[in-house]
Amino acid sequence: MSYTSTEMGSDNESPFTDNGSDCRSRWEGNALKKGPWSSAEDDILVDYVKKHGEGNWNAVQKHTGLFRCGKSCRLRWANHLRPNLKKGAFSQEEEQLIVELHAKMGNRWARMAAHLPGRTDNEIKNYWNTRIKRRLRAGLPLYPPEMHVEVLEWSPEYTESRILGGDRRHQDFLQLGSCESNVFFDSLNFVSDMLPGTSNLADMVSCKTLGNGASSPRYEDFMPLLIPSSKRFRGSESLYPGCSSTIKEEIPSPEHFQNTAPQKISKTCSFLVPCDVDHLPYGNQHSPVMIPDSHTLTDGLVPTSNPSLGAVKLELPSFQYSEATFDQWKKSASPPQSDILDPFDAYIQSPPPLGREDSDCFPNCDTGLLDMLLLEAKIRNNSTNNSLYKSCASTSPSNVVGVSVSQIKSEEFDDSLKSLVHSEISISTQHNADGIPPRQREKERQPVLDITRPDVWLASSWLDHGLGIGKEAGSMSDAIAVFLGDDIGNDYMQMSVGASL
DNA sequence: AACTACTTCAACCGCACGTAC
DNA sequence: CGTACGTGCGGTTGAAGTAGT
Repeated sequence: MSYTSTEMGSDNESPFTDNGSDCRSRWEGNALKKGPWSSAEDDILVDYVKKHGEGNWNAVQKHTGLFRCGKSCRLRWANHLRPNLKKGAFSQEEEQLIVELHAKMGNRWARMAAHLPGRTDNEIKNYWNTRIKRRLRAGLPLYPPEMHVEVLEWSPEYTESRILGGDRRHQDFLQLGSCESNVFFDSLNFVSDMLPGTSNLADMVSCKTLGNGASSPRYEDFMPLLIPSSKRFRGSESLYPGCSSTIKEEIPSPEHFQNTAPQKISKTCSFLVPCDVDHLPYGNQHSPVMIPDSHTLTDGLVPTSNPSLGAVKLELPSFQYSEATFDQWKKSASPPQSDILDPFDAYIQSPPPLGREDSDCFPNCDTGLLDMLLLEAKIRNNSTNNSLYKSCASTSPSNVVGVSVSQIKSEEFDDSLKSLVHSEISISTQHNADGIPPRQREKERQPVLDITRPDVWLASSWLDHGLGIGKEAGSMSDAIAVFLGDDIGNDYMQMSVGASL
């Protein structure tokens, strides 16, 4: 966009450069202005709203002669002109509330704004995108342990949100089930979409370019930030206080990462964010610590000599636990359960143990994504009476989560995927009959297997495996290899082996 | 002082939903 | 039932401001 004018009425632009299709479609011979609003325009808009009330924004231009489209008027009014708007910095209480709400709702800024009188969704969004992210980049925990998670109740709304919540992309994923033969590749696409910083996995597979992919511009994103921009390196010392100074000097090539031991990578790669709990302001090593730039809770048990690995991209969907859920986690080693909560979801949602010595629940939580997906599918296949989950809760969790992809035939995997998709479709259909308006339902529902959540990814050992700090480096590699086929699979396996050496 | 890089935030953009016709 | 319109939401952009060199 171009802010070429700040004076009303001047610099009328072509209607076809104005703000958005809606505005463009309403072009009737008057150029609609865009860019910053002048005080004169503000006065006109305020006057209009006083006379006619809010709404019917597209009539503003007709009634006032204001060269702004309705969309722009609504935004200006909502964000700057409407009464009772709070201006200025957020208070500590507001900041805390934003963090809490974000932990529950994710990037649902408008809903968050409803909890912050006088604040707009845009304000909250900007706040989050700047101050919070800056905090994360500095390696500070996003959700301080002293956060009063009990402030917000385990309300029906949040319960429903937690259970049914989701976003459009989740639904897109479910819809993929209609094309079963492509379910895996579509799932890869889906996963690529949901794992910021990765490129299209299915494209990678189909193009059989994994070996060279990292050096291909098309797949640079697959190794995000491996070729850091100068901007990213600027100030990297302060951003990543634990990083060696070599971070500025060793800009590795993609090939470097294919052949470099993870320990080396950890020293040279800018997206690896040291998380030295000894230096965290919330120094409780057993307190939840966000992996910087993600919403992922770690258990805070980050060896000081072994930097934790931060997420790759800043903007990630939130994990959407209720506050009460989170609170229960703090009190109990096992995840809170409900009759409605899916057993596997409960597993997925469960944060790492607050202290490994304290936890006998799912100690094998570093199993990979595909393992989890497989497990989910298997649970679906056998879940008419939740027997597996019950056994999961009563027996060694490792018996359940330790399923290695390499132990499962590909056709079995395919069947499991189909089963999973069908199960989800069934659930979706069920929700259609519950009387919830489609839009609300769309906003509220969440697939039970939320493999899209970065915390799930990051909690899995996938990244760990890829970077060689995992314990069970076999299963994910096996799985990828199986589905990539011989050529790419071998390439992938070589990469994997190389990374784990 | 000049330049560069980074941050902030107002505004835009595209999409989706609800409603009226 | 299909289409157009009005609205709201979340993501993105880029000018202006700020900080560092």
